[in-house]
Amino acid sequence: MRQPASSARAASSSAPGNVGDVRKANLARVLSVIAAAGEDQRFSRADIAQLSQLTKASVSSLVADLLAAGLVIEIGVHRDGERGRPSVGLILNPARCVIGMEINVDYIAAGLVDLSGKLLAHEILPRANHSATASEVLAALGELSQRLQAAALAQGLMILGGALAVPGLVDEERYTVLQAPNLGWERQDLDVAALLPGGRTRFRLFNEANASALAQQQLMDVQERDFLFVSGEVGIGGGLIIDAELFAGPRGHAGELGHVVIAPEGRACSCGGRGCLETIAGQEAILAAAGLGAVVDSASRQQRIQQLFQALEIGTEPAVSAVAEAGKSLGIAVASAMRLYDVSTVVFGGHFAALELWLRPALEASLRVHAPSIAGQARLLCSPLGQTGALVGAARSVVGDLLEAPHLLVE
Amino acid sequence: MRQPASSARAASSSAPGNVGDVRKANLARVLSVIAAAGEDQRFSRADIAQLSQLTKASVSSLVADLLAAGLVIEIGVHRDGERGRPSVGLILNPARCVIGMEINVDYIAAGLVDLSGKLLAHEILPRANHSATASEVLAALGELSQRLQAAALAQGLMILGGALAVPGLVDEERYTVLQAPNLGWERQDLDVAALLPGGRTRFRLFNEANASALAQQQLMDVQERDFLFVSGEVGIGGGLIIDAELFAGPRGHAGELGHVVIAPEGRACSCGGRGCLETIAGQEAILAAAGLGAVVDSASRQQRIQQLFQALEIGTEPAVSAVAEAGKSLGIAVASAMRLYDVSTVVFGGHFAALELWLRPALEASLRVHAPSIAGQARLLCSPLGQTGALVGAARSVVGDLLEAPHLLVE
DNA sequence: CCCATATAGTTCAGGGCATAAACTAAATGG
DNA sequence: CCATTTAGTTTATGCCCTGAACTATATGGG
Repeated sequence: MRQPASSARAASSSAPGNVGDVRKANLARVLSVIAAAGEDQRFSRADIAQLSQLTKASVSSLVADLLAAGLVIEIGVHRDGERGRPSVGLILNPARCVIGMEINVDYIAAGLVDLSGKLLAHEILPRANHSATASEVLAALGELSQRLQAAALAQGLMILGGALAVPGLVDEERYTVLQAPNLGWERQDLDVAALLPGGRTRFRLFNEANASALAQQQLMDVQERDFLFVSGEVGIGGGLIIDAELFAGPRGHAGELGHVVIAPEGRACSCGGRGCLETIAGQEAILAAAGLGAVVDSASRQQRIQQLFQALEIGTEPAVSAVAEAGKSLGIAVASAMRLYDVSTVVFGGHFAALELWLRPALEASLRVHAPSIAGQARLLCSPLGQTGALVGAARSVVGDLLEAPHLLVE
Repeated sequence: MRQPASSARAASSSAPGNVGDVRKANLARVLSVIAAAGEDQRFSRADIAQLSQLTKASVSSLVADLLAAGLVIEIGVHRDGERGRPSVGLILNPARCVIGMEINVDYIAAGLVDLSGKLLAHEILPRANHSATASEVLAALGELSQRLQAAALAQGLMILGGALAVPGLVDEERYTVLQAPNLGWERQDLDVAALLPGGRTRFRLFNEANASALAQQQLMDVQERDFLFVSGEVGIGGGLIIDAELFAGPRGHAGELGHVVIAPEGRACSCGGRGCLETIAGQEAILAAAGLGAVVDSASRQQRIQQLFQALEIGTEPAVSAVAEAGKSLGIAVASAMRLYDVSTVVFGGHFAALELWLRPALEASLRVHAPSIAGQARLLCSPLGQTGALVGAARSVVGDLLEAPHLLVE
């Protein structure tokens, strides 16, 4: 036989092919309808049949599998004074959850997120991670995770997976943090087993801004399927949601707004470049421009941030113009990003949200100058996400994976 | 019954659901294997079975449908001295094609592209489109299309669809050109029927840079699944290919590099902004900076471009530094775009490709200054695409649609 | 010339899955 | 207490892939 050229990629694609794959897809479809139910809304098999375009018979059979897998539970009999046999409500099993974790510069955190995306419990542990080694930090996180796992067990919760968000670039496939300058990490492989309970649980590794973007998505209108989340932390990160999905780019590093060039003749950046957004609107840059000196360690940074806010409240220079300058630059970067991504909603998180009062006027003015045609329809929001945002977003993504591939749990 | 909340989006998604959808997917899978065959390579049913992971029985049945639909033909008996029953080669039917069209500032063009993506015939008609009304231009294009349709008929070619590329923003869904400043078009609905033969043929409308990016993709290595195509025409457009697919963004306008802000305090741009890349590296900007005055009409532009090249050949100022300045700015924009998209390959087309000799040094230097960490691994290429690029890319995309949904033609 | 061998492609029984229609279950209301 | 209404299950049917048996058509050696 002639060599059938290795170029044919078709075989590797995971298109249906098998009749059994129809069932996989339909399990996911039924589950997605159940998951789409609102807070105090319960769909019955009959509802699901209508919403999913499947027949009642199929839905019954599919639901039976989901019940057996423990992904879904029947919840009482729903009676509301109407005629006919009462329907049986179906909801995502509230006793299944995913453990979300975050390592940031000043703290580590972990929490339990159920299949509806709700944070059931969490713990935030302040920690000067920059002045510790990676293995020390990971050991502390492992301990924190163990504690939460024990709490989950006590509540009768089963943990189906885990996720970790870190402030840096990651290789999700290999569970490797490629670089996290703000943590002082170079390249760090993760021992997933040390962070999670045994078993065949799913684990994912995220960039902090991407995870936050996913968390932000849950807070937005369902209509809002496209937005850019800009996270002002020690560095400036970004997470892009396109068509209601995270757009991470070929290697997972898309959305990084911090090194967009704002001032071609500007200051040198830690990335080796020149005039990056981070050199003007990064936390260190703002503090420096506000006359609050260089940051030595995380404790002193917290203090200086306090001082910055005090100065802003009073209206003292150069703090006010430092932030205004940051807003102006942020506006330029956002203008370019909105053009390149074709996105009209941008959500600001982290210190940008905290600085909104002083940042927004300059930001909006800058956007009007540099992109008047999109400034009018631009929606600029500030995120209410706190320190649990990233871990919730990361966990929620794993929940999404589980809900999209229920057949893996139905066996 | 309780109102089953309209929020459930699941029903609208086109997941399998039906056993019949397995067949649709498998028809596409088989066809994709056949399409993946190289120039003088022919897969047999047995080869396809192996490559597609389907059984010989299934492949035979699927191939029978594709043959009946006329998408595929059997081509002789392949004999090469080996034992066993000879295999029957299967190839995409060379007598099926799509008509690709382009409207640009200085010309209109149309061509026939077969299912393998090959340009079978084409015609380019120089025309000063800027100084004509949209309906005049469209009438001329309709005429050109008719001529090619007649030629196709004469050769026994059947036309399965069409595509049009224009230098401007489009609303693909509505077949509307939203704005094409370089054509002088404001908002223009297209009469698709006037451009295409009757029947239920598929039609798509593209931005020129996006279409060119699709054409460029065919020229690249199969491995190269992610790149940004930057098209230097009268304006500066961009087309982004991510994971071997066009990434057009929520409204189809992603990738537009022309209005990335390069010089915050720079010149006013036609978009209403300030300091956009186009104000420095656009065709008019380069000509002006080279001392070749403002462009009045397209004829004089062609002349001035000639003059520019003459000046560059000799090395005359200010032409050389005008182009170098453009290269520098282009480098800044590309650095930001590479960061935001997480792409490491950029292909330059249009006048950027023609100016490579004078543009590249400044571009590379600029990239090294502003993004040294990615400059090393960056691949900067120049595109050999000519005036047929956009029409071929647009047509090829329609071919791709047809090959991905063969069941529509199998009836 | 004939038959073993090898490969391509087809036929056919079997099983998984969704569908439609008939059927059972469990409520309301007069 | 029974007609009515809605929920959910059972059953016969057909589609589609699979695997194995089978047919078709070549090569090559005796």
